[in-house]
Amino acid sequence: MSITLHDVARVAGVSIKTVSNVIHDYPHIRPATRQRVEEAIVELGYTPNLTARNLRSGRTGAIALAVPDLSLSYFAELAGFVIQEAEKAGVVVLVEQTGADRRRELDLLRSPRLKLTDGMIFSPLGMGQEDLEALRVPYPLVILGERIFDGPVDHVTMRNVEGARAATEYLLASGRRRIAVVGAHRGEVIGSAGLRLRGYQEALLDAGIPVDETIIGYMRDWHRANGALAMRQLIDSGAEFDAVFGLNDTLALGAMRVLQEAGLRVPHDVAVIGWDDIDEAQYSIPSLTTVDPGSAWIARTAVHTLLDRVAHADRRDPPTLHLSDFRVVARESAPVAYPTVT
Amino acid sequence: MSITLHDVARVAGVSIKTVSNVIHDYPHIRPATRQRVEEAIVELGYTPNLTARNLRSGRTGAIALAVPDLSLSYFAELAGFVIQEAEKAGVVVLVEQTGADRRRELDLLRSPRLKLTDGMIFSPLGMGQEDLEALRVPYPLVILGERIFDGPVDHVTMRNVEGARAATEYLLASGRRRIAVVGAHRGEVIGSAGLRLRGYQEALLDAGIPVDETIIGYMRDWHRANGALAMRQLIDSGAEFDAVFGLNDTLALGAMRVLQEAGLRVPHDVAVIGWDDIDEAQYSIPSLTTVDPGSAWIARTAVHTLLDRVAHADRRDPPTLHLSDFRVVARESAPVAYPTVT
DNA sequence: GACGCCGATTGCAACGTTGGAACCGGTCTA
DNA sequence: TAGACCGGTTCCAACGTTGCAATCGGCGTC
Repeated sequence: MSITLHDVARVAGVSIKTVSNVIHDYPHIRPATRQRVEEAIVELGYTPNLTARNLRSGRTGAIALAVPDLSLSYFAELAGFVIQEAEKAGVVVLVEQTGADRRRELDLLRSPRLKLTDGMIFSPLGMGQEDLEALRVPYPLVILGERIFDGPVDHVTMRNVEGARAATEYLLASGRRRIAVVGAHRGEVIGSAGLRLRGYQEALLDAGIPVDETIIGYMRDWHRANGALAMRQLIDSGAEFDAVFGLNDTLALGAMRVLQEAGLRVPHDVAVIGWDDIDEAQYSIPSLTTVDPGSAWIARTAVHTLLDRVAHADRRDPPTLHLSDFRVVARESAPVAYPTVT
Repeated sequence: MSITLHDVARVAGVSIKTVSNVIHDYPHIRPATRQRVEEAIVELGYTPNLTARNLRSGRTGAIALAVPDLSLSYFAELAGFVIQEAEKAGVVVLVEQTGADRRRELDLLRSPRLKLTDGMIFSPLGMGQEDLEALRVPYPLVILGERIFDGPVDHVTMRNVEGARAATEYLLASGRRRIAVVGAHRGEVIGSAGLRLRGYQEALLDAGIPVDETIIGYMRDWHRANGALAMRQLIDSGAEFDAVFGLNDTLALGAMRVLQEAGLRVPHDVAVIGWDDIDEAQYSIPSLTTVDPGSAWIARTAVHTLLDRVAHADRRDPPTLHLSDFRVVARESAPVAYPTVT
């Protein structure tokens, strides 16, 4: 049905191998022959069959990217970065959604569908440290995020503790003293929530401020609705606070909405800081102060780390850990300095 | 390196074809043989090499999805729907970003990278009616959106004119009379902007209200910053209006922010309606009244239409056009009825 | 003038799979 | 008892490509 090497060879009057050689810039070809072949290629509109090429070479030129859900802005933006970076490297990206479901994540790791790819960048959200062995897979794998540490594979992630500490210190420096949290996970030690909460606690303790459990809002899923819900619960509880640390932007934006509905002025009465620096954070009202955890760098590094593994599959280099730099992005919801009461 | 049919056959003591038959549930196999083969498969952890299978069958089990940019919420959500639907059909999705650039869109249509897929769902944003011939490609193609009509391929899109008319009528019914527009494209006749503007104009004319060019804000790219920019220009121009129709949610949200900054109350002074019903529209302050154009249905229909073409590549059925149903979703930014002045 | 070398090209096998034909022993039917 | 039929299995070719070895004529070298 479609044009193959044989067709080109027939038209050019050479063997298929010569055509293959021309395509691969094999040096010893007479200019006349090369030209005839090239003309035939153009004339027929030949493009190589990548499937066949892959079968021979064992490579597919595609990588998989598994994220919880593209409707979560953070992951959509991350996927965008990954695709962009992969394109530069001439590689194509196959996107899978796991729904943050542990079972589906585990299944995906063993899915035969991955045979179409050379390796995977995997951002687990349901699995945890207990599933570490499931990462021992027969293909190159790079994991993102903070659900699993010290696994048998390369890992690219952000400095959660340090970033959260910086976010908290930033609020403290601006004069806030009672900083509520939205989105904590009960009992979690590692994981985004656990680590960011730890950074928050460390900053408070360093400043000599006791950690007050009554202003820590727990919420499993980091959807905006949950940020709103947690905020409402905190307000209804009667607890007092002059700042809110949303463990991600989505939560923070949801929380901010409820604060405003409740008649609390942001940042006047309550300052709000988020985490992720998603696009939207620039445009909310007020715009959201947040921590930019270096997602673009993470995507870039993940792609390169993976492609490096693919290229050197023979080597058995030990797993590496890459940590991005973060940055507190000051915006209106928590300006650098603001009197608590005016 | 990895386990093949041969390995399984050797362990089970049968020919590779028998193993293949077991895998494909060929009925005439002795139970004892089947069991031996199945045990060998489990023992060795065999998974079929999809590349080889694809080479034989000519199918890859993957489809491509080309969107402008995943950082645009609408396309991220659309991609999420497509992936979800494809997964149900046992097909994997390869996502490409075109950056809404005409050149890159045209290149992508002829890219050999597509050889990895059985077909493509393509959402052009840079190409236009003049590029209709470029859609004549040698693989199944389904296009989305309103940049190109009556092309040589299947097309799934929304009812832009009718939806925009409904949005405008909704604002009129709630008592608004001077409805500004944000995001129009100068001189565009088809395309999302052109069609939605037409629906807007039709509704006004039907209501006996003249179309006032001074309250139509033109803006090429539908980013939030541009919604904000267009709104600021309208305000600065001194034009009067009591409602804003953002030609998509992102524009509307950007516009809403500027309105509030300028001290105009939404919906009290100015009602705002958007288009797309992205997730975020539910959570803005105030929540955004918008038109749900049926994106989930579009994704579902696009996937099925494409897979249908793939399955029946032999048939030469004429191109089809599928139009989704829309729905005005009433929220706070433009309640069903609201006095213009109180 | 035999030898080796070099440039240019070709032929063959293989990647892992599947479809179809072929085979083979047994049972049913005429 | 020959022939048809059937269930169960095997064999072979093919999908389109590339790596390796082989080929072949001409040329330079000793």
